[in-house]
Amino acid sequence: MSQRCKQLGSCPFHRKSNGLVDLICPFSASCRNAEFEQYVETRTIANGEPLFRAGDKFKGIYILQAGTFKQILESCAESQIVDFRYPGDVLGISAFCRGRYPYTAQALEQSHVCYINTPSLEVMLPHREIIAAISQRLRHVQLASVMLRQQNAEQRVIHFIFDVALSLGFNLKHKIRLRLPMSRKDIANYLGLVVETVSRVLQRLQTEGLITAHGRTLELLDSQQLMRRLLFKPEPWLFPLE
Amino acid sequence: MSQRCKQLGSCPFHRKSNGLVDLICPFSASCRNAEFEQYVETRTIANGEPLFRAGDKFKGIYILQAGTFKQILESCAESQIVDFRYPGDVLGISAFCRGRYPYTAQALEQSHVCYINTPSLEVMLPHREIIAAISQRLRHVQLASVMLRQQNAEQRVIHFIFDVALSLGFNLKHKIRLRLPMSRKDIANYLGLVVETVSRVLQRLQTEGLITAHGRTLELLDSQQLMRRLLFKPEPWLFPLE
DNA sequence: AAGGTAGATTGATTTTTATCAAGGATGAAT
DNA sequence: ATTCATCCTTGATAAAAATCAATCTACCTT
Repeated sequence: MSQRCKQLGSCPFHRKSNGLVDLICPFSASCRNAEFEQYVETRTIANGEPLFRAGDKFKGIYILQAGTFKQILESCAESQIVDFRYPGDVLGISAFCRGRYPYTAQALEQSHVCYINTPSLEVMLPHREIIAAISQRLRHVQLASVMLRQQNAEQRVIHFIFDVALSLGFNLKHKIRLRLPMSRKDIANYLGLVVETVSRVLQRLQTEGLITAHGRTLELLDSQQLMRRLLFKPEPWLFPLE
Repeated sequence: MSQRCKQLGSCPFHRKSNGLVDLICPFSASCRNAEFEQYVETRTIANGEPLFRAGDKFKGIYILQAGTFKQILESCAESQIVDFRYPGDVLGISAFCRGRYPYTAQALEQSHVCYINTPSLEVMLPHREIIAAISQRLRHVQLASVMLRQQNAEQRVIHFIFDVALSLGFNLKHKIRLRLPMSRKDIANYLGLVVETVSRVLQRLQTEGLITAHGRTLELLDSQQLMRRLLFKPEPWLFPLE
């Protein structure tokens, strides 16, 4: 497998090192396993459009090449955001066991995905990269789950900010300036809070000089200080910080 | 693969239908895939003892044959319960991608597990049953995550009761009487509440005639009514009720 | 059976977060 | 540039859950 992407350091798939992408990296043909070349098919999804809908028959998985998605649980009085997905993430894998996508995946901006249909997936299935990718995802979701239910409003928001930054490939050791792809309403829904609370927390963190927040533009001024407010001591094998 | 377990209806592994167990069902030799016979090695874990500890090197996975475990995130000021695992569940799989168990798994009663070491696991890896099992687990964790962070105290407790009952193999269509394997403190920790709140919610549900609760003994008198208090309409492909 | 201990319940009070209400900023379309 | 609609912020009040404090209970040991 070619090293071009890794050398460039610009490929979100290799940054996430979820193994799977060494098989089917949609970023650069030169780093794909030749065996799987034929399975790479890219698609563009417009802002607000669904990639798949809750209840749809399983038609394969997607690797997010560029853009952001939110996954929504529809079978609620008011729909609930399950998670956000970023470049390098695999979407749709949790539909594998029951034949239907459990959530709707909706683009938060114009996005590009790499589609792998079921026959192609069958071919890739025996490769350990697939299991490694799901295993990694499971771990990430479990950790987020603990953090989101056992921390207070401020901690949830801080954890969320770190999660976005890391998912977008930033290194927490440096000062970070990023644009949030989602609205405050979406953030609040995801965190199990209301918009007002999210707004107030961000305001307070700003007053304390830990961040700046102008609309969707966010700057992390003191990641160390922010980190200390969280519930947990991040072990490197648990929560990699870069 | 033999149908004995399925016919008996008594095998928790087939009840959970996570595929994986058709390969290595530790319950009955007659339903194991002969190819994997050699990999079944059972262990007994005493009440309160760890199966593995957070940070331990990955040494394989375990299938829980009988008993209950809690998984604990240790790298916190106060340790946080990530989840509870019941007969038929697979433990340790989320260590696969990084070579270390992220949580400590501690027995809540004397328990029996089936150990599958790494060489054995390697042999089984290409089988789709493994992926199906992880995929199923991922879905379960994601759903629980949404429920636990976006519901209020009462809804969390009700969701928890259903989760325990279903995980222990009860059918919600019937009246259920069960013994909770964990303390109120553990329940509260898992749900992100305090013991007093859990106690009060259970008391209120009892007053309203929906359950009875004497210590760890629990009866569900009206599952329909309880279900209606939850945030979501359970779609069969999302949250199977039996 | 008695005593001790951790677990569980109940009540009073404080803290946190949601709700309600009103402005202010932002961005897309004209 | 203006308008409209949505998003975001801010303040006042209400509701939910945590905290503090005091029993009560069940189970384990002796």
